[in-house]
Amino acid sequence: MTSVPRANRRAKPHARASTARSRNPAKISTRQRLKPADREKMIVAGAVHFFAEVGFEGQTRELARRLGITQPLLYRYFPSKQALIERVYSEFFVNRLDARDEAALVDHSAPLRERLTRFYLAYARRTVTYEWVRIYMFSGLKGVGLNTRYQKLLRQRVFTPVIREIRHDRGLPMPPATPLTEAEFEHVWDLHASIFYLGVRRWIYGMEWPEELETAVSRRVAAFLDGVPHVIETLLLSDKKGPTVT
Amino acid sequence: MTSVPRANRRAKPHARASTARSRNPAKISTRQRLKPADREKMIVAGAVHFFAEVGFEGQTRELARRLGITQPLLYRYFPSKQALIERVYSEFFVNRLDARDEAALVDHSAPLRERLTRFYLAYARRTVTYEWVRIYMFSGLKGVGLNTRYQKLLRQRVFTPVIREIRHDRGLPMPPATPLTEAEFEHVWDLHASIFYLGVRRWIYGMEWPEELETAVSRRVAAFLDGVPHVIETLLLSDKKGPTVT
DNA sequence: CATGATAGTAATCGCGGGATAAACAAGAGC
DNA sequence: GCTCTTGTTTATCCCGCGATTACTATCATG
Repeated sequence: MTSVPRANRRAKPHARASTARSRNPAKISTRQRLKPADREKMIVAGAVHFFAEVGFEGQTRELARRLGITQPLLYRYFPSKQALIERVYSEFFVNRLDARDEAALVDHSAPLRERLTRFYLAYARRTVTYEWVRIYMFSGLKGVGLNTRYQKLLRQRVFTPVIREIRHDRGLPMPPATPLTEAEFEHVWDLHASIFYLGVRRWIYGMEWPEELETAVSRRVAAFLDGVPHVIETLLLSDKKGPTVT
Repeated sequence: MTSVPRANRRAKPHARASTARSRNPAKISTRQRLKPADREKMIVAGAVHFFAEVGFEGQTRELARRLGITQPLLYRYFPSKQALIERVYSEFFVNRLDARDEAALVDHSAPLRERLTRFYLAYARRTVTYEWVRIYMFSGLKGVGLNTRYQKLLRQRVFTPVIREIRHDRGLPMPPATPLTEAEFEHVWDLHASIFYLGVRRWIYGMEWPEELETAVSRRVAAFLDGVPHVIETLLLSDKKGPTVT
């Protein structure tokens, strides 16, 4: 029992009795040969879903199994697991903000409430998804810089226009003469949070959707607008808090 | 080079040249002997913080290192890592809801807004913390039943009283004659989310606190109340949505 | 219909990490 | 102080998982 040599485990390479095909007749399509570009897309899509589900500690073997490929094949397309994760991150920013939605937001031909509702409904449809919400949260918990980066984008391309539209709608003074205040940003944050949190409840806490997405968004936009006068009051009365540049 | 026996790695047990003390003179207090109860508390507290920081995949060796103890000692107090994690979960519900705060919420001697602000400020102070927010999110992502369980508690002991107080405050009909509606619950959810999300921004996204907690909470309570008439409108006008029991 | 290029697989390595066993040492009781 | 109990450490096991290597099979091209 003692002193059994354990080194050189690779003693008899490929000494299998028969081909994989004959050994496992249940396996139908033995080997799917795809064009590299297609295979890569398939892997990335699978990885996005997989890591969204189990987190980035998810194992490459399990990912491969779900993709119906062998684990080493992943390493033909990505030099390391980390590289694959980076690729998943990089998928993150594509198609989240649509220039047309942003344009529609500032199109004064429709009433503000309608514009806001439409915008956030479109945004929610693209963003409040299983994969987005979970990966966003995973990445935040892991301390990757993703969130910070995304929130800068959000502040510039969503929050700021929204506040400007409200100012405009109410005939209030505009920046740079009267800079946007933190109170206004916070109020928009709450709108944003109330919608994003729908996704957290659904995709992280595992609750059911409480209501139709359209109903949910329009109610939240309404509540947001109801709260606006209060914020404006703060804005006009006191400039105690240092105003912020856009 | 080949055929080096690797089995029986436990060949020479405890063949160290000298005592740990003499080998590592930098280590001051060689061995802290504590009463089991104290040691256990120490481990649990450390584990809560540790797992909140790195998630439940965090390694027992690293946890032990931070606690200043050796890794096997953990196994004297907990049979497995999983058992320790369960213990961390069980710490979760203690001291989150304070009966006195709940009592104060329904004490009609103070105006509603003040009561709500006080209640949520106290709640936020106890709940919107590094450890709570992160462990809550980790456990949600992992699919543990924690969140569901907590939210049932929340619905019963916070959301329902809040809605009832609002009904009472406005002289509206009460349940069971007029049951609480999903729209009302959703509105409270948004208040809750707007406050909890402060913690998400701070402790998950790594942002700075946007404002003093008291300011933040009182603004959000104000916005919540501003939105109430809208919800009540929905309540009184249409009973399309099936009403819900408490 | 052979052949060269390469998509894909089987087998395996090495180490990191949960878990265990044996040795050790700090106090309590005598 | 001696000894027994038990809190704590040292040394080690062994499996799981990222990564690598060598082989196999598919398909485009002539």
